[in-house]
Order: sequence, then C-alpha cells, then structure tokens
Amino acid sequence: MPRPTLEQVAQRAGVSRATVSRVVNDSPTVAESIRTAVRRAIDELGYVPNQAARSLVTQRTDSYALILPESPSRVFSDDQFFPGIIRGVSQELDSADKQLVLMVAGSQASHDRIERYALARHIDGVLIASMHGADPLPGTLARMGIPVLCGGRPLGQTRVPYVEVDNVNGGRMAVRHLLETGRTRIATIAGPQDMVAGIDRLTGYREELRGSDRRSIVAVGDFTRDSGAVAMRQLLEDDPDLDAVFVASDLMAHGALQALQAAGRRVPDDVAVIGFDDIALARYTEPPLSTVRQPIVGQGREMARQLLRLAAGEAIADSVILPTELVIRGTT
Amino acid sequence: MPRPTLEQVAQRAGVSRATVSRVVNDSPTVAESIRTAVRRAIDELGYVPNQAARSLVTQRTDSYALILPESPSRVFSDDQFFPGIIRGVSQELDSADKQLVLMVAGSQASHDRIERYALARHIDGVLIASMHGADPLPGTLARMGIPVLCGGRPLGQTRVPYVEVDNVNGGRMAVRHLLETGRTRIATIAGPQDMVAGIDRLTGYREELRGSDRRSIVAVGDFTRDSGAVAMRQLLEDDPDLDAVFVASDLMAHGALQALQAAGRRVPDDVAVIGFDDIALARYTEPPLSTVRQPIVGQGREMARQLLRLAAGEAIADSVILPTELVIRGTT
DNA sequence: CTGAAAGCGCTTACAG
DNA sequence: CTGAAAGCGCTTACAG
Repeated sequence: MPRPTLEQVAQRAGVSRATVSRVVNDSPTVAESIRTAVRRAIDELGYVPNQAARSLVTQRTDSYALILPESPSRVFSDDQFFPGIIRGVSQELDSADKQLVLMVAGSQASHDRIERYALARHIDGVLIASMHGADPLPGTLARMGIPVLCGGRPLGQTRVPYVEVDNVNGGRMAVRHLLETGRTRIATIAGPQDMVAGIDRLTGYREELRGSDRRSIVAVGDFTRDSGAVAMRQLLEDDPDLDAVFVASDLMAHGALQALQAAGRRVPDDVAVIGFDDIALARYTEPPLSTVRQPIVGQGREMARQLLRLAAGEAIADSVILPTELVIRGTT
Repeated sequence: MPRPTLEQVAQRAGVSRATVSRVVNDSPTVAESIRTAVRRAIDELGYVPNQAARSLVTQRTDSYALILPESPSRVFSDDQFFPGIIRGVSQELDSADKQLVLMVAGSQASHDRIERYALARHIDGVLIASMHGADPLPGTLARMGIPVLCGGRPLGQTRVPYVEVDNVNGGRMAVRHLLETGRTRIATIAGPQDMVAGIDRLTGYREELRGSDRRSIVAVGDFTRDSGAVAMRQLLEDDPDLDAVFVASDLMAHGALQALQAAGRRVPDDVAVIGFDDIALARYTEPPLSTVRQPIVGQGREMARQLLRLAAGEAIADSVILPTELVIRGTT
C-alpha cells in the first residue's frame, strides 16, 4: 500500500497540487471553502507530506543536531549531565516540531564524519556541548554559514554564541560557605582542565580562597566517580588534616565520599564535602550531598531556544549565563 | 557557498551524472580509470550526496527509529536501562552507517504523532522497547509493511519478532539462592504489572517459591527508586519478620535498601536483598548490591542487528532470548 | 485566489 | 561499460 501523494489529494479535492501545497503549509491565500475541501481529502486519504521531497526544494530539513564530543560509554553512563541536556534540548525542539539528531563523537573519525554530515546540510543547525580544549568544530561550521550554538563557553578564540552556567560563582559560593562554617583546610577536586566547567569551577575556588588566608589544595579528576575516589585518596595523602573539600561534580563527590569513609573520616564531622550539579543521586548518598545546583535541563532548553532563533535569522545575545545555587544537605 | 552537486562532479570529471552516481554507490560496472577520475573530482569539490534527493528516488531514508513509550523525564532519569538500550542500538546502527532517530512518547498525542511519522515512511524500520500493556503500535506498523522489532516480548496477541532477556529464570535464580542460603521468609518487590519485565520476574519468583514450602509476600513498584522504598515499608508492615527480598530492579532495590536501614534492619544480617539489572550503582550501594545481571547494552545491540536483517529482507527468528546471571555482592 | 510549469538533486531502467 | 532521459514528490515564482 503506497502512501498517498499531493497529486492524489489534489485530484480528490478537485484542485491543483499548488493549492494543496498551500493548504498543507498554511498559506493565508486560500479560500476558506477550498481549504475545507482539501483538508477533508487529506484526512480521507491519510496524507502525510514526503519530507525528502520537501527538503529537496526548500533546502531545509527541519532537523537540528546535538553534538556531544564524548564516547558513547560516557554519554550513556550514569553521569546525569548528558541525559539532562538531551532532555532539555529535545523538549524545546519537540514543541517547535523539529527533529533532534543526536551525534555522539568519541573518536576523531566520528568527529570528522559529523563535520561532513553538517556541511552536507543535512541539518538546519547545530548545538555542541561538553567540548574539550579549543575544538575547531563550532568555528568551522559557523564559517560555512551553519547556525551554531555552544553549551558552555568555547575555549580558544572561537566566536560562537553560547549558553553557560555560572561556574565561577558556583565555586565561590561553595568555598565561601565552607569558610563561613569554620573550615580551615579546604581542598578541591577539580574537573578536567581541558573543559571550561573544570577550569571555571577551579577558578571560583581559587578566587574565593584568595580573599582568605587559606592555601589551596588541589587534585584533578575527569568527572567520573572513580576519578573522584582516586583524587580524594591523593588529597588525604597530601594533607591528612584537611577538613573540607569542594568537588567539581556530584559523581566525583560520591567517589570522594566513599574514599573518605574508607579512610575512616566522618562526614561532615571530620571533613565537609560540597559537590556540583545536584543530580538525583545527591539526595541519596550517605549522608545526603550538599552541592551547587546547576540548571542542566534548563541549559539544554535555553540552548535549543537560542539556536532556533539564530536559525530563524533573529539576532541573539553572544552569551546567556544561567545562575547556580548552593544547596545545603548533610555533608556540610 | 552552495554545496556541489552530482552535476558539477560529472562536469569536472568529464563524465555523465549516471556514472558519478555509480561511483558514489559502488556499482561494480565502472571502468577503473573512470572511477579514479571521478573519485578525484569528488575529493576536490568536497562533494557529499544530498540525502533528500536520494531518498526521494530510492524511497529509503537509511534511518531507523527507536521508540520508547515513556515520558522524557523517565527516559532521561537516572534509570540506567534506557541509556543502555540506546547505546547498544546506536552502536550497531552506527557501524551499519544508519541514522538513529530517537522517539520518546510519553503521551497519547506523541504516540500518535510517532505512528504517523513511521507510516509516512520517514524511516526504514522501527524498534520499540519498554512497552506497556498490549500496545497496538507494533502490530499496526508491521501490518503496514514496516519492519518492526520489539525489545521485550509484546503482550497481547501481537506477532512481531522480539529480543528478550530471560526474566523468569533471573527471578528463579535469585529466589533459589535466597532459599539455599537459608532464608525462610522471602518477599518480592515486583515491577509494574503492565510490563513484561515486571510480570515475568514475578513469575520467576512465584515458580521457584512454589517448589519450596514458603509462601509468597508481594508488593508492586514501578521501577523507580521511590516506589521501591514505599513497597519495602509496606512489606515490613505486612510481615515484620521477613528475612529476604527479591527486587525487580536495582533502582527499586536501592530505595528498598534505604527503607530497610531506616527501619533499623541490618543488611544482609537481618534481611538479604537481591536486585535486578546490575547497573553501575549496584557496586556503590552500602553494602554493594547482589543482583541479577541482564545484558542491557547487549539487548540493544541484538535488537538493532535483528531489525537490520529484517529490513534487508532476510528471515529472522521470532524471538531471541538473552541469558541473565546472578551476581553475588554484599547484600546476601 | 488559483493553476501550469519549472526545478530541487538524485537513481535507474533502457539503449547502445 | 557509459549516457540520455524519465521520474521520485514536493514548492514557488509567474501569470492570470
């Protein structure tokens, strides 16, 4: 049973294909009576436009890519950052009736494949989040005239609009709270230093500490739980008397928490812990994790909103910064 | 800068469009020298085929849908089942150079929209997982001639091929182990009874218990952590002396674990717990969770493999059942 | 407000 | 082995 075409709808309604096309695309210049007749024919036949044929002439595909330059095992792990971003993006795209194309690019090969795909104009616009280093991709695509928007400030001199979360202030709030509650040896487990979230949260830690007379004690992880545990053990070795740690992600904080307890430290009595993210897990650690909440789903939504505006030819802000918020639970 | 077309490649290589098309599609009937010349022209121009134009004539899109009839907040939550399936499916599709279209259909409206989308032949085949009740969707699509494959045995009389995990035996193994280690009052927290995974795991529990002289003690959750905690409290009220519980998902088991501890029960001394899934979290609960491992990513991969065969016109098995495995950790 | 016609960029019998 | 030509199903100036 082949699907009905515009042609068949036109015949049934007794009009031309052009008129059916106008009705389908909500053109205002169609007489009401004809519009009704065409609508009925569409319903009776169960007509749905062929997207390929439409794309061929409009040069648009009505689909947008979300590129995550990470390995699939990372994106589809228990790190709640990725599903949060995906969810926010797909919410906005759905309600604009646009298709989301998710591209996970762990290797250089897949990275290249995605660039070719985008350049081939299979998509109307591109969102890139979780970038590492000074990724040339956003700049390359933007220069070819493809609407591009980044999740997180791009490193390097790329000038592409972005939606960011206030990482620096998040770090500052966490450290300030630790200082105010009398902690004196405040360490940090930073995120990867090739990612802006890793860099900026460490900056916030450093800036806030600089105002006090405390020295900084730093270890670096890669946002995974295991790396948090490893870093925590290292910090305890570096300074067995530390009494607080600001951890740049909740998953790393979970690892750190377990490393602390394995080392016989009581939390929060001996050591206070503050994470970053406020994923669901934070409410279920033992004790529940104090953390800096960032609006992950909200960032995804805002990214999609801005990109849709950009693709529609509207002027948008160079950057949107979403606020972070300190959430106090049981580890401080 | 408009993208180059077949026409331009043909001109540059001094051949017809048909010949370029043959080279692009690896037709064997092209002279080697011409093939080389065309390849060079393609490289020089950076030619990439226009997928819309190609689809229009081939009537294929080279993309496949994965339909998850769940709300987005469920799919993109910390339930590791969904990312696992997505990851497996996208691995196989990627390596076959097919595009994955992810469709999350929480509401009836989105469910209908997806049906229309599929019927409009925007995709070459459909995968459906996490079905509730006797969903008519697989049958409807299959009857229209669209290749369909289900993740999990479809309920009702739908006859569509599926890839399933051995839920019944998983439940049996868990209960058998509890019996063998001397537990006498073995309860279960079942999954939702409109889903085959919920039904079959409960069946396994019942079947294994039937062989003993123990009676069954049942509560039902919906696979979320909170529902596990609620069900556990209810079970403790029903039978304060229970000494073991088989929980139909790890996330529910996590909730149950916390409810048990909040009620002053020691695990595993007072009460043994076995979950189902073996998600990453299982290694990080306190104590680490004994569980029935199901190959989630493997199920996704197998689903995609079977669907690709089906879409290629090959004959495939009515069903593939993947084995489950008992993993003993600290809660038994 | 409506229709005839051109054209989007490909693939694929059909000849040769 | 290669090319001329038809056609996939739409949209959109252009006339009227």
